[in-house]
Amino acid sequence: MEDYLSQLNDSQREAVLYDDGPSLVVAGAGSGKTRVLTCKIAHLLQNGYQPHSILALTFTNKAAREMKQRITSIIDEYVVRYLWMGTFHSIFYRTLRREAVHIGFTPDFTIYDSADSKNLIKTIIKEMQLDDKIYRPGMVQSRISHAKNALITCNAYERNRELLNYDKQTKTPFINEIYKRYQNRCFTAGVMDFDELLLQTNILFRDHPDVLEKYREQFRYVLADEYQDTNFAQHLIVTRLCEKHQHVFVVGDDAQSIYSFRGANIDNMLRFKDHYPTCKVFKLERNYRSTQNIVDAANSLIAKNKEQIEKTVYSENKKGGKIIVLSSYSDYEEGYLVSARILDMIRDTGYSYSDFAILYRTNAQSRVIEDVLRKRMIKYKIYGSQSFYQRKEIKDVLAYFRIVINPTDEESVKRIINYPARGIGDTTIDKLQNVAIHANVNLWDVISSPLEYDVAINKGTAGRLENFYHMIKDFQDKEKTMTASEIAEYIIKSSNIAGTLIHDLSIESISRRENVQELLNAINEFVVMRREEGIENVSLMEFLMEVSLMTDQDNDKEENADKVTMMTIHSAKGLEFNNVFIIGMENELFPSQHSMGNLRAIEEERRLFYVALTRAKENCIITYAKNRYRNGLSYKTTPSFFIEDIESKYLDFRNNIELPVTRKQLPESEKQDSSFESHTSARNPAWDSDMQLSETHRQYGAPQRTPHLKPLKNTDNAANDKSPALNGLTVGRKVVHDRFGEGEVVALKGTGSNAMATIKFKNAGEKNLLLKYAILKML
DNA sequence: GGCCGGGGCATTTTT
DNA sequence: TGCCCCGGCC
Repeated sequence: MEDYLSQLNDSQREAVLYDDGPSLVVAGAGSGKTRVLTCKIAHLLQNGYQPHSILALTFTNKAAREMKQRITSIIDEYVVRYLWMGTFHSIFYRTLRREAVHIGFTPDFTIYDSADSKNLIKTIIKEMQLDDKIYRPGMVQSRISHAKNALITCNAYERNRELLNYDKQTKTPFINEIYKRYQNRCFTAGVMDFDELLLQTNILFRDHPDVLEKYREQFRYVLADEYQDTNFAQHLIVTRLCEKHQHVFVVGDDAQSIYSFRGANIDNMLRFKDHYPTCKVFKLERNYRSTQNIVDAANSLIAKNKEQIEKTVYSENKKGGKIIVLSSYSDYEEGYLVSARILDMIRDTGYSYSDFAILYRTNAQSRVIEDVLRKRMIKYKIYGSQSFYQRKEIKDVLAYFRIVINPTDEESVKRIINYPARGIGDTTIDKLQNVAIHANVNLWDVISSPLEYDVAINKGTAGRLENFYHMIKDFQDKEKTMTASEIAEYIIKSSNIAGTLIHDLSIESISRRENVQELLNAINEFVVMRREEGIENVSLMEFLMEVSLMTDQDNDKEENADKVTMMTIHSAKGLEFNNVFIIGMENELFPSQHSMGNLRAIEEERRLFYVALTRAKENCIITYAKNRYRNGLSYKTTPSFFIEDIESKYLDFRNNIELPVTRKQLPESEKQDSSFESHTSARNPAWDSDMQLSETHRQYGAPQRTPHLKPLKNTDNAANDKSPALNGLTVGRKVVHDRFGEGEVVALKGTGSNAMATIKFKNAGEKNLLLKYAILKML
């Protein structure tokens, strides 16, 4: 097959053919970036690169799978099989297992998913007798995760003034201690969380130049997809691997970077050129997906963002209709509006349900819409609910698997030591755990010889513990000689999981049974597949490896029936639909209240809106409600200022009497407490530094804020039309801010919703404030 | 050990 | 409003 090049446009082809050093492909929405990546790999394969010398990194298993499939249509499947293509996590899990000895692990370490690690954090917070209202496990988890993503180990954390100060300021000084204990517990349990995989990979490469050299030798070409979503740990891995040969090819769209809250750092892409001076930048600017109007509208929106790589996305598709803006009285009415429109369009133009997607900022918004769609008998499917591998019954079974491979995996032990019920209750577990902590051994050590550790348990409990121990031992013995599917079936039967599920006659139990069965099927399939690849005895470990990093939402199955798709905008990234509804376009909802006042956060929200718009191929309809239930209370809302960020010539305010109300018209009461610094100050990117980086300001800098919405009373806000302070501001003006105190305006920039002032405060230093939200009194 | 009800709480989530 | 967690009760 040679004609793959002919399917490309000029800029795509240029990127594929260029083979002379670092390449950055800036791929606008819908510009065929996957095509470029797959063709690039095919091209490399055809030009002498061995498949095992190509490393291609993606963010999702789905992306890796699809890419492999597409390459297979160009190149022989047998060759494609040996490509190193997968997610960052799965590739380096494999690597770390192989190199485990260098990092003090054994190759059979297992993986804590986020729920496991959250549980462990919860346990530690309890053990330290900290208030979990202050040390909210989710918050602690995200702090630890951000630290790891920035390659700050718990020891480095301890030495990091900035972080410690931040923790002090936020009245959570023990984060570092929790982090330490957490690491210690993970280490003795022989487990890693997701972030740890990348952190350890970096440690491995840093401390073992010979190992790094080996992989540098092997991977002659490194490619990475969705580069705007990489965090520092991932970026550094890529950097290290291609430092010598400089054969690095990264693809991404800075305008679609929407995961900074998970540690993704858009600078990895924005500053790629600084890091590779010889880097060649390719821009894919032709959008093949959407109508001209949609592309132009999206462009006019994203132009409001400051930091971005310059590019002009254009479409040569038909012009298409304007983006329709609809308003409704309430969130409920919004649902009716959407469903009515769907039915109209189906009637008028012959669309079917599957041509529609309803996108929203938060999952909570789906409920109202669901209600209405159900009433109107419109079929729909919701994405992003619990994924298969997060279901309780599946996690239970996998916990057994994990223990068989790695009995020190504490979260798994705790999960199933009493499931199915075998009379080992919380009290016993607590006792065992305490003993383990004090003796500084693993829970499993105590379980295997409770007498030795002098656990205060009665005979009966001791006996039950012993049975449990022998059961696991038995599984471990059998595992050595059985294939993954045999041992899986054996475990499910003799642990009595099967019995328990059959016994229970509730409806949920039936679906649980089906899910467990489905897992068994998946194992069988996996074993068969591997056999076809010539691997005779597929072990449980291999299946676990595959599945531990699989949170894939492959809910597609035969659910491909004709249904309207509902999902958050985040999960819609990468997808496309003929007709897209973006609902809930209101200030404080979209952009989210959490982003208000923080320019960087607002820009990310704007990119999110950009992603939403560019999902649409033909029609895009945005809606907002004037009143919305949130957290059980009704609130008056205002249309999102993002709507105004789109040039009005691309919009069609259908049956709206008034134009969107701007922030100016908000009652004064709702403007309280809504200003704080934005984080636009130049960060020292951790590009050049090694593990010790202080890129923490941005990661940790976002202040926590309380929602400032006020419940709706019988307010009539006509009288409150006070314009905010931005008009009278000039450089040199003295102002007072209620949190930062007195200061002087040193610079003004931006216009409209982006207008900002740099203010030098006497006590709080220099801050950039978004004038829209800053409450400033002039002196 | 399992069930019920009150209280507190609420972004986004590729691995 | 709905979910989750915890404490109290059987």
